[in-house]
Formats: sequence, C-alpha cells, structure tokens
Amino acid sequence: MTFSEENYLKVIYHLGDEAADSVATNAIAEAMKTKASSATDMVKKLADKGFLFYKKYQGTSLTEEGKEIAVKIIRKHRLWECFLVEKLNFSWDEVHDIAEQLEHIKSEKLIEELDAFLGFPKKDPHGDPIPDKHGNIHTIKKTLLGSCSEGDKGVLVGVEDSSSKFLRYLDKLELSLGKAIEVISIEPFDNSMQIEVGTNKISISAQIANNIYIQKT
Amino acid sequence: MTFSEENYLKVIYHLGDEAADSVATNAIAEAMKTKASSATDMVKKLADKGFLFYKKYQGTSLTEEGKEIAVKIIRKHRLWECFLVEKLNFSWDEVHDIAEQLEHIKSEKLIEELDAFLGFPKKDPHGDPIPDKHGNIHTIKKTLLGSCSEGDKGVLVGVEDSSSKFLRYLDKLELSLGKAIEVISIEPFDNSMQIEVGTNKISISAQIANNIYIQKT
DNA sequence: ATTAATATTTAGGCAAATCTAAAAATTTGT
DNA sequence: ACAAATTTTTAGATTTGCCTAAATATTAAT
Repeated sequence: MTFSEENYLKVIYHLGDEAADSVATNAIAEAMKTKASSATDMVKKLADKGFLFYKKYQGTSLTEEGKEIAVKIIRKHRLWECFLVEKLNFSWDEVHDIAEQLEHIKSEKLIEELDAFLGFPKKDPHGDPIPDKHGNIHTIKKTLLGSCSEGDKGVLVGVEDSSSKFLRYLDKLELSLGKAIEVISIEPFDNSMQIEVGTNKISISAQIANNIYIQKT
Repeated sequence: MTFSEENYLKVIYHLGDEAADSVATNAIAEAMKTKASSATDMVKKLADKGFLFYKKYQGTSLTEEGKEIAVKIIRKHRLWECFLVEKLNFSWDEVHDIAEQLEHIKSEKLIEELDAFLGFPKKDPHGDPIPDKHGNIHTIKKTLLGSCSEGDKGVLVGVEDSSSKFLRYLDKLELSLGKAIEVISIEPFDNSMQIEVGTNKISISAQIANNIYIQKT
C-alpha cells in the first residue's frame, strides 16, 4: 500500500460519506489536486486490488476492505492530531499537514500504544470522531450552522474546513469547539448571520457559517 | 528531498563516519540494499544538488550541506526512538524500523517540540548520542568490547548492530546499557570471551563482542 | 431528440528509482 | 608490469504516479 493509494482511499471515503452513491472521477481528481486521467488510472488499480468497485463512466465506491483501510488511516490521522495538540503544544490550525504525513506510518502497535497514551480520546482537535481499533465510529448528529434558522441554538462541535486559514479566523472570532451559539438573525441579502457566542454578538458570512457545525440544543 | 535521497545521505554519513576518506559506491549499494548501478545514479543526482562530492570511480563524501541534512535525519530518528521507548512502552529492539519511517516526517516545530517533550534526551535507547538542534553531537570515547584484553573493565554504552535479533539476544544475556562489564578471559581458539556482568559470568562469541561498545573505567 | 457542454477514458510520454547486462576503470596478485 | 579479479559506470528497461491531448461517453439544454 503506497502513500498515494492510501490517500486516494481516504479521499474516496470522505467523498462517499456525504454522497451515499458513487463517487465521480472528477471529484476524486479535484480532492487529490490532480487530473482526472490520473484519478482514472489509480481507480483502476485500486479496483484491481479489490479496494473499490468501478465501472467505466459510472464512478466508484469502496469495498468493505477499502473502507477498512480508509478508516484506519483516518484513525491514525486523528490520533496524531490529538497527540500534537495535547502533548506537543500545537494549536488546531497547525496539525493537519503534519498528520497527513504521520497517518502513513505503518505500525499496528504504534497506533494502539499512542491511543492508550492519549487516554483513548473520542474526538480530534476539530471535533471529528476517532474510529476505534475495530473501525467503529461514533458520530453525533450535527447541523451546518449555515442551514440554521433564526432562533436556533446549539454548541459548536465541528468544522467542515480544517485549513489553517479558516481555523485562525475562527480563533480571531473566539469561536472554538464547545462554544454555545445562537442565531440572532439572518441577512436575506447575502445570508450573513448575526450570532451570539457567549456574551458576544458577531456577524459571520454565509461562507463561514457553511463551514461550522453545531449540535442543536 | 525525497525519502530515498534522505536515506542515501544518512547511509553515506554513517559509512563516512568510520572510514574518514571517501565512501565506495558498493558500500552504499550494500547499505541501501540495492545495486551498485542504482547507487551510482543516486550519487550523481546528489552531487548535482550539492550534497556530496563525487568523482567517477573515486567514491564520494558529503558536503557540509549534505552532512547537515544527514545529521538532521539522525536527530529525528533517535528522538523518535526515545519517544517510542519512554512514552509508548516499546523495547529497544522494536523501535528501529518505525523510527526509519518517522525520521522522514517534515516539520521543524514537530521535532523541536518532541525534543522538549522528552526532556532533551542526550542518548537514544541504543546509547547513541542525539544531535542537538544545531547539529552538534556529543560523542563519548567508546571501545569495542571485541578489541578489549583480559582484565579490561567498562560500562556497556552502545551497540554496533541495532537489529531486533541482536538486541533480543542481549536481553536474554541480561546485557543492557549501563551494565558494568569485565573481561575475565579470552579463548584464543575462537576469540570468545568470558565476561563478568554484575555478578554473572557468561561466555560470549567474538561476533557478539564485536557488536558491543563499552566505556572503559 | 439532437446538439452542446461536460465528464471520463484512452493513448502516449515523462521523471524517479530501481533493475540487468555489458563496458570501462581500478586494484590485486604474481 | 601485466593479466585477472573486482569495482564502477553506462545503456537500456521497468514500474509508479503523474501529465497533455485526443477520443468517447454521459448529461443538459433547447
């Protein structure tokens, strides 16, 4: 299993998670920052190896085996993110790229010991659930802030975009995991939102709202 | 800098450390478990990039820049080994292969934070010195047990071979870093040694003795 | 229901790192 | 010092993952 193969499986898993049906070649190419022709090549190879179902022009979906591998990589990614934040003083906006490297380290024992060392965390620093060693993922029902209505309340439990740019902006707005949020009003012109966070009232663009998840209360 | 390039630089550094003069292509190939022709190709490329001096048929030696890179990789390797042993319950015979992967993770901050997290260790689990962040290495004068004479005394401070096979054998003999050793006698027939370790008297083959370093006392 | 637009695949190539086999240089042994 | 042995390099292939350009299939629009 090469790094590239692992990255494709991970990306296909994430894309397939939202759209229940098959994943388009172009979507894979875009997520992998490569060309559609490259994605076609790789998808064929992964299909040959039994990690996904593929029919020409019909998109792909992971087999059970492919899903298992993808979930293992996601588990590693998220555990390493916890390690970086909890043990090495990284902030949530600094960990993604390093975890992208660390997730490919091959050692069963390493990841199980790391999990234990961290006290079996359930969430990574962005609020995403950490699959357990059997691949079980405990998901919570979360709602995109951007799809909420005036008066809706909840707690910030996740982000759609884990880029350092976005997360640093959230820091500036004092928006972090666990914060209570209430939608005060929505501006019809541009769908920007007035929200209350703790005692602050702030305005956020629709784009921001569409990258924040809350758990409604 | 690819993984392969980094591994070549590391291997050339280690080979050049013992033999002060230039490193032979065959030696590189053997250490990299590849063919001489592959080593030639890579050496040319690394020379083009300014990491080593190379003259056809005359072997190679690292430039200052090449050495710096090699030392950085060795620093990472040894710090990760410490982490595995001290924080994740690995034993000294289990860490080498995983550290070979981890040493290629690219992040200045990661390695400096890891160093601090571990309390700035000076030695890895095999007794090898950990270069500091500026590349300075504090070496001690160590002697190959196999080159000692009857009556010589010292403390076990390092091993030449970090393979799991060898280290597990040392464990079985209760030979570990820090143990006091005295050479009782040397058998002329096969150069095997009678040594005293603590209160035990054991016999070790010349091959074992030639993979153990002591600091004479 | 055709045509136009879009998505996907194929074909052919490239760079990295490896290999084998053959050629060339160096070293060794007498 | 010269032939033999060894080491090293070159030449030409292979595999992986990517690319561009062209061909083909699917989807959308009128």
